[in-house]
Amino acid sequence: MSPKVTPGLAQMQPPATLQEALHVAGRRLTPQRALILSVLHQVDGHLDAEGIHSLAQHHYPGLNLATVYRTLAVLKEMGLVEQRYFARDHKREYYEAVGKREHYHATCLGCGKVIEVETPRIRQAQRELSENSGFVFVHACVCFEGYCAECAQARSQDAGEGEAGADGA
Amino acid sequence: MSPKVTPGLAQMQPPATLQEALHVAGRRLTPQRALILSVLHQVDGHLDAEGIHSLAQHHYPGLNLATVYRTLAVLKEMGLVEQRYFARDHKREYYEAVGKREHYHATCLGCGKVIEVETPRIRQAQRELSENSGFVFVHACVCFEGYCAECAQARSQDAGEGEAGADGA
DNA sequence: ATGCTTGCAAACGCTTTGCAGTATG
DNA sequence: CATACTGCAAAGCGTTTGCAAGCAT
Repeated sequence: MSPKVTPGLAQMQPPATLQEALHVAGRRLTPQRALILSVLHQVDGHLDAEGIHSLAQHHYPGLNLATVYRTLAVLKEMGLVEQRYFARDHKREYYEAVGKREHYHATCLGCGKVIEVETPRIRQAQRELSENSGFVFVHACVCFEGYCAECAQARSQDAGEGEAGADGA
Repeated sequence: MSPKVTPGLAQMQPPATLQEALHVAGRRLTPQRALILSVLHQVDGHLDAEGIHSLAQHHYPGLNLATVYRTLAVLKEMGLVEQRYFARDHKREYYEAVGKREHYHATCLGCGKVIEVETPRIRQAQRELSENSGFVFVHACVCFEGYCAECAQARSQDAGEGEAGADGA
């Protein structure tokens, strides 16, 4: 690793915990790993590998996309990061640091915004299904699609005005 | 189209409805399209493009995978077919003819089996969330992962015997 | 000093697309 | 007969991997 790391990177994340967690897993703490995790913690939003990569590059220009992917795999395996999918198009993987309350995501088909939603119904569904089928649930991938309040309103107005087919499917 | 079509293909699907539906959409009925839809109806299971392709090739050896993809896109757009994802690994798209009752899927991490589950909780969640957020839900992608009754039992037995780490996590 | 990590670039797997010939309505 | 559709092959896209050099411990 030759490119200079911006000062301040060192204190960005590692509360010594990461160091330790990695060590237990037989892995090493590197500036890249610390940085990537810190980016995920700072931007509490939802980033894909490329988003993480470009944000992280502000601090660490030499960072390679492959390293981002590999680091995400490690952090995921260690349970520090979760991988999610948004919207119907699941081509792209998104990542999110763990620690927040259980939540799911809803993507607005109008503005693309992703909002987080909380509901106990998914768990409830799993509990109920488990009871009468014996299936043991480990994970649920849930992503909602629709229109946020604003876009929904805008659309209903458009529909009223144009009347010719402003609506798209 | 030169390869011979197996006799019987003609009657396989087109209840004249497909023909009509396609026509309305400004499209044409081709043996490929009829076949692909019929495959999806016959195998009520869950197929990816390649699965559809190889099944369909029994009847139509010349069928090209690209045609399968294009046809699926058309049928999806016409609302005759739904595209789904299974398990956490969403690399691959699966397709399913519409018409069945609303259901979701649970993939067994042990044997790979995909079972269909019905639950009103997803709808309920959407209804509730919609009420207090104004979000208008259009679609929900839900896929469960876990262990089917059999695999779950097998795993718990293994865990009891080995005791050294038969569990994989 | 040991070997886990990184950067680079090539490979991968699934899906999409450009093009010229073909068949449908 | 116009043109939507197909087969073929190549491109696309996000993600993964082999390899040699480079760090962390």
